[in-house]
Amino acid sequence: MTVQQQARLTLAAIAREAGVSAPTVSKVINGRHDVSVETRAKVLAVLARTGYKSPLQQRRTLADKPAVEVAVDSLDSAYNIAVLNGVMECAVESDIEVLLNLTGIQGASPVNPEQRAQRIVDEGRCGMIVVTSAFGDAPLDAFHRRGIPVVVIDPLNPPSEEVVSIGSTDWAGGKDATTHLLGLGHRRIAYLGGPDNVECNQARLHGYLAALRSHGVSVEDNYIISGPFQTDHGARGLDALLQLDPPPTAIFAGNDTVALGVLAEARRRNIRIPEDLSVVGFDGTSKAEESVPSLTSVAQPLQEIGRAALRTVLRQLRGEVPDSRRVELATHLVVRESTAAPR
Amino acid sequence: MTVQQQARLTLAAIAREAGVSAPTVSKVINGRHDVSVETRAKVLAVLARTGYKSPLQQRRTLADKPAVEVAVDSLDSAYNIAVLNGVMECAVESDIEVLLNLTGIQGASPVNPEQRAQRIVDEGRCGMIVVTSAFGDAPLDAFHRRGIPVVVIDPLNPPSEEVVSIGSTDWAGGKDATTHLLGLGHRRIAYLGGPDNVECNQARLHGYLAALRSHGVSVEDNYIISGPFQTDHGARGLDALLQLDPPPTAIFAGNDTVALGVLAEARRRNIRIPEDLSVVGFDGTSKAEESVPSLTSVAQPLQEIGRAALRTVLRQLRGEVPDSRRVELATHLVVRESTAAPR
DNA sequence: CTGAAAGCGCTTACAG
DNA sequence: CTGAAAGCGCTTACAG
Repeated sequence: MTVQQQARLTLAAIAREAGVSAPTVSKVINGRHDVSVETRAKVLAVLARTGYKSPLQQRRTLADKPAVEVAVDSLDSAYNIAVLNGVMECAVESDIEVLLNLTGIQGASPVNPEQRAQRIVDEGRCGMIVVTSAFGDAPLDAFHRRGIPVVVIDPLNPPSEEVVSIGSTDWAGGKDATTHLLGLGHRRIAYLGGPDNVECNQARLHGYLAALRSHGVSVEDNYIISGPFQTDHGARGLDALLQLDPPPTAIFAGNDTVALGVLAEARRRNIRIPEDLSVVGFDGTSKAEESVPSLTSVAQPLQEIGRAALRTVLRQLRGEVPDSRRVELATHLVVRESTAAPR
Repeated sequence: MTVQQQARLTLAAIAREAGVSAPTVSKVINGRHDVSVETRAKVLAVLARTGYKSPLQQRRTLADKPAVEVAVDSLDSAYNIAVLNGVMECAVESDIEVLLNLTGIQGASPVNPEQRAQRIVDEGRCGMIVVTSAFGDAPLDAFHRRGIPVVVIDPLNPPSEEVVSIGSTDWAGGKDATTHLLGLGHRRIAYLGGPDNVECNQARLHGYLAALRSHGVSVEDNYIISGPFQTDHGARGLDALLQLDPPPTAIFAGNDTVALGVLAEARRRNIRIPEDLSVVGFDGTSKAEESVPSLTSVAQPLQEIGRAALRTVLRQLRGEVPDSRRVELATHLVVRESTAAPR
């Protein structure tokens, strides 16, 4: 007895199943008018039930993995790389293609968001992950209107209602970092933060303030310095803080990049870390691990954030409504060499 | 006289044009093996000239920007990131989409190269850049047979004749690094290299040997150690070299990663760099610049290599025959803190 | 390795 | 409206 091979689902098979001829099925599929209402209904029912796909469609679904676009401003950032890695991991598991869009490249034609969104629809892409602030609210709206899921990771500004954003527990992380320093015995702790108007920075600052207050440590206004999330800002910030009387014995930096700027400047000045000064960073990028001395840092689960972003896009595609417009994953403090008790 | 309607571009038309049968054209398009090299070339030429598209492709290209796939084994590599950056820059200028394929991800389904190549054709993608050794020769051949331009960057093994590869002047770079150390007065110089069988490593080693010979310095066999391009290998290599009598006063490492392993191990042993030991790396990644002490390294123009890779793909698409199957861009030595005269 | 012939799946033209 | 027949474009199986 021959094992009946699973017959391929052809138009002819549909015709047989529906009790009509192949040409009739063809007409239904192609939206022709010369088919009676009853016949059409019968055929459509069989098509739906069997999930028939034309050869073209068959090849397409074999060939056309769904694709998601990831917009990142630059690859010169351990933060971005870690997030991208997480997205890629999830993409591999879910069999999704990833299109990389480097928004920060010099000479990149200014993105017309309407066109871009339209193109993404036309090409059958299924979503967009933004790991940068390069897209403001208006562009994101262009996607939203077309029903393309968009997830923003750690947006610099609070995104519009429509967009799902993923980030970390910045407030708790700021509190943890500061509590760690307080626990070591520090009382003169500076916050060398990021840009004033950036959400995550504000949350970290307020976590810092909360920790100080709950330990009854008074907050010195001139111990709080804001600026760009850049190495230079760390170096200049250390310079400014050292001029104070008394100077801080510990610095909580708004992110690892700033903290590494502090370490570099301290080295130039022969300030020993952690003996003379404790430093804590934020992000927990690979740079924190690799620096000398290695950097105590509030680690964000960056890889997991990337994975969660793609998972959220896929969930939205399935029509699920996200529980929340904002997801925050837990940070955790990683203590390394750059912090110790004050002398 | 009837105006001859512009005949639709069918496979049969291509066959007529190329002077072969339709089945033969079909075979070429589908990457079958049973076509002679000459016939394949003839057909591919006609396909390229006429811009034939399969029915599937005809549907697709309406909305699609051309897209290139970039295969990288991992993002945890400053080398890969720099190359990817270069590719992205060129992609932005040329208005090309980039699909990122992380070949090294755990659980990635083992790539079936035939399927993958077919998919790329079906989706109207225009080429492939491989920044990793994840694809051996056989897979690359699957692309070649379909006339998809493939460019391999710094292949671990010499790629087949058909594939264009881009790399650096590894031999000259190895010679430069060694000459630099010789110029500082070192005579006991070790080569702590990469895997024996890897082309670029062999070239660097031979550049090292050439420099030593031309300075009349005899080569000590036990000063030459090979191993993986990893930090650990640098640490273990330093350990082994220090047991020698006499130990080297300088180490030329096969790449920056290995060199950083040497620096880390030296730090653990309180060996001062460069006072007690000079170290030179290879690649000139950002890690070389950021390490403490900063690392003298033979810089590859990684960004430019990435750009050149995409430019080469685009040129092949235009039907231009590359001048050479192998392009080497010039390295240059960047002297930093990790090298000095021996004591 | 090549291509005539057969085949596949869908579509079109048209007789009923 | 319907479907037998012819046709289209591509692919497969196989003889040479």
